[in-house]
Amino acid sequence: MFEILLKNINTKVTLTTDEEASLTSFFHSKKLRKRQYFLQEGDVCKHLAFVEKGLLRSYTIDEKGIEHILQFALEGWWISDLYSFYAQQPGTYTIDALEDSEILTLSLADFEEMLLKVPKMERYIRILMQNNIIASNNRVSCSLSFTAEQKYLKFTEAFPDIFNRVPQHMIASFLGFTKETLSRIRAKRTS
Amino acid sequence: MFEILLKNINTKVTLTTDEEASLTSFFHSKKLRKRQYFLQEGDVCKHLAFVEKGLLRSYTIDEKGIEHILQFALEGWWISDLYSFYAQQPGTYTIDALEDSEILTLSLADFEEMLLKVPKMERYIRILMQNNIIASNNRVSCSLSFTAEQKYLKFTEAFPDIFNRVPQHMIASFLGFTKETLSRIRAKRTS
DNA sequence: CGCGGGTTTGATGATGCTCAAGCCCGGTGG
DNA sequence: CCACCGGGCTTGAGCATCATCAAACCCGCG
Repeated sequence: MFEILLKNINTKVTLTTDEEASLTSFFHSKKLRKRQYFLQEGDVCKHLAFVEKGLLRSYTIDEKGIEHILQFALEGWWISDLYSFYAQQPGTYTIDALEDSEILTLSLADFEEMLLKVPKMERYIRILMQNNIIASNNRVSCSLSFTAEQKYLKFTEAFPDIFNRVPQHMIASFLGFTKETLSRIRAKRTS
Repeated sequence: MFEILLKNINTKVTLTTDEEASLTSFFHSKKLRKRQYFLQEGDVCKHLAFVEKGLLRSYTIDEKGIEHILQFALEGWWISDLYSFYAQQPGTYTIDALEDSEILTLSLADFEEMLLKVPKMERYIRILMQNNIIASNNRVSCSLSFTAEQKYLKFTEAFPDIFNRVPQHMIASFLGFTKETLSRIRAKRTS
């Protein structure tokens, strides 16, 4: 139930078995069916989610009703609406499952208590955030300087595991163009 | 010399005067002239920079020689190439001063020692990173769903202080379009 | 006065979007 | 076993947005 989580944490800090036991006591396991919401736009994000199994995504919906995917999260990734979570205010993102999934959830109160009980987790969280920021910067940078085709190529190289489990139109949505454009890019490349 | 830094830190955690003294001992002050580089593409980012006075920017240069601005940093902001800094590997960003500036620099070794000596800084850094991630997500989300005009409007509202100190063509670069497009947006709105 | 950085304007063109139709394929139910 | 349905992908025609390139303008400063 906690294999992936503990493996993930132990790549960044080293926990004793006591600490592991203490830590896991804060999490709650939850199963999600494909298409099930974890968080809906306008709700307060009560929990962080760590994906033990399956695949989730976060996205916004614009005034035309079009979805814009902010993040995919597969095994070993965290996902949530961070603003909504820390502020405990209604958020703007929707999160749902793209496959039947199993997640570990952590409330804000438990999150803070966990940091007090297992201070090493401060460091783990910081490293996680560092990497997140670096990846975000990289994404912004690519969105500023790449063409649609370059973005697509980079994505397939950087995230083959996501690429193989997600419908094309969602990859287009993540990269910031339409499914038709993506289809034409693919057609051009295989000819 | 450390007013802005300490004020900034104390909005997030509460330091004793001893801790303040310990903390500031790790920083080095440095003056930068307008147009002076703090970091050049391909160099290893040896220091984080905290802006006490002035205004810096980070950007990449694409194969056509066009600059794409990732970040502006004015008084009270941090700036660096995080990947390059933590990995101590050559980076892809260039950082320079847009005005005569005064910054406080912190090396990786000092950064880590500071976290050991003043553990409260772990929390400060974590809060900083949280906010950074939230802002990054917001920026990605806008870049996916907004038109050029919407991006411009949102920027002027969110960052009037930057807007008033930076040439228009750099705002265009930050937002992901050309100075000509920005000029036309402005012309349309004032008519 | 002339120079340089910044901004504007116009003509033209490329990139990617919209809308609509059709196809492919796996799943479901008769 | 076949018919149908729905999700996903493709294709085409026309269009909107924004980029490009070139020229001119503006203005503060040496």
